[in-house]
Amino acid sequence: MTTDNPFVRRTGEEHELVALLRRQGISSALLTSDEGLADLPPEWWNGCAVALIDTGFMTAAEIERCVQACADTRTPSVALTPRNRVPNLDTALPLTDFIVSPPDPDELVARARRAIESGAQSNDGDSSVIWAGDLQIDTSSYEVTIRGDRVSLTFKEYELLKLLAENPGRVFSRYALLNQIWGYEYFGGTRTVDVHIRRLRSKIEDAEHNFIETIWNVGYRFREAR
Amino acid sequence: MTTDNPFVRRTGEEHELVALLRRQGISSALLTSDEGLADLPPEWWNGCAVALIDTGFMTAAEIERCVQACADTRTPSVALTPRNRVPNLDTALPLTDFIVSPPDPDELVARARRAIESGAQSNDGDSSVIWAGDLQIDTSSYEVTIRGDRVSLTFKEYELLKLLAENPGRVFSRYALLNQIWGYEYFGGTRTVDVHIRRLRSKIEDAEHNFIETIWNVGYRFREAR
DNA sequence: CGCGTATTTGAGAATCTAATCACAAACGCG
DNA sequence: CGCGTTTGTGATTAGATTCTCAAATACGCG
Repeated sequence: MTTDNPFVRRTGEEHELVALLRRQGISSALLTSDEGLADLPPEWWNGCAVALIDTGFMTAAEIERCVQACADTRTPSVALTPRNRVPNLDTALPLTDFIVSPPDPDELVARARRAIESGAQSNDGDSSVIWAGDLQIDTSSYEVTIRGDRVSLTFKEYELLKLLAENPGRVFSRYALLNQIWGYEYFGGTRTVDVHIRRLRSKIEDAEHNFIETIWNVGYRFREAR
Repeated sequence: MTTDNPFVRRTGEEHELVALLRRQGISSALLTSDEGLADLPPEWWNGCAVALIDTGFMTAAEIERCVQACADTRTPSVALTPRNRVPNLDTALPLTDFIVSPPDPDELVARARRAIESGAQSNDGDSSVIWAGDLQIDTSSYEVTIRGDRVSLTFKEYELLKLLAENPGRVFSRYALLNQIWGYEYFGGTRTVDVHIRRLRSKIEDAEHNFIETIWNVGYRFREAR
């Protein structure tokens, strides 16, 4: 991560941590305050694989703003917490991990790696990109790619795919799909769902890759990642 | 968690950890080896909100087996790792968290809480899994696995199994099964039930594992867990 | 043991569901 | 408005599931 962001205050010890991670090939940023956090351009977060949040001199509210900013930008976050403040950690915070400060270097590296790893595979957060096997669904740009190739889907096809892929393994009845995608007041036959599923399948599946499973008498579900 | 499982070896220090968590309202188990792990009945895991894995005297393969067993049963897992072995932690393992041993009590409690919390939300809401002996019935995905292997059931077979497994020990007459699964207005012979029971049995039972018992002149029941 | 009755088993027919097709209606856009 | 695209619907087909029947086997009991 670049180290010249004005709002990131550093002490000698803190800077060492970012350097330590960089030596391990991990780009990171160290947040010691929530000042100016909201003004950071979205690109800034792209260069930052994991954010360290030094909570030592922050209030609970400040910590929360930092954690929330990380979550909003889908950046994994690891809090540096003094030992005596560990019991105060709020489990409801969308914090990826924490570490007792001052941190042991090996442990920090391990936690940073795990934090990045977990973010990559976790689907359930409100990340704007859903990964589902070979499929990549970018919910901010409405773009779907399959092994790198763009697939052009219609609106309904996209909605269907998104709903199913967001809940891999879960079975949706045709009625449930009608409710979720067409709306409660919709009053059409369930064949409609079949047809859309079929058109969706014809665009994203082939002989050796199938994503959507049919559960007889029940509905459809997105194949669970193995 | 009960503390009399034979395969769970404890030292004084280890036992303290389980007790510590219990005092915080957290039921846990401490695994110090992978011996007998595969033989644990599925119900055993239900009483265990989080598993501590003391990796101190385990090989990498043993650790992996423990972690995998936890993942298979959807039990969050926290590894107790000596400081000098932290860099060896495999990020690919489905481990929920780790902590440097010997652990600080506050930190352990915090990590256990977070581990349980994270597991809870990944389950999206309702724990929809019925455990019945070696059988696992996931009602949200309509999936049945038997000792880890997926079994493909038809709708009626699934309904039958679910009804029986939800009420282990209770005997259902053929008439009752017809009412519950086929509906009140169904007007077919009771032989139909037999045939479905038979197909279900052929899919989930073998010589040494039988789940469904025939009660002569009455009906069928799911064998009660040992 | 032997008999009557209940259950299991096998195989094919009957039924039902989902996939597919073809076309019409609705929509978006220049 | 005219055209191309998307969406909805009924009819048809393919295929999976379910049902039925009859023979074989197992059980309970005198």
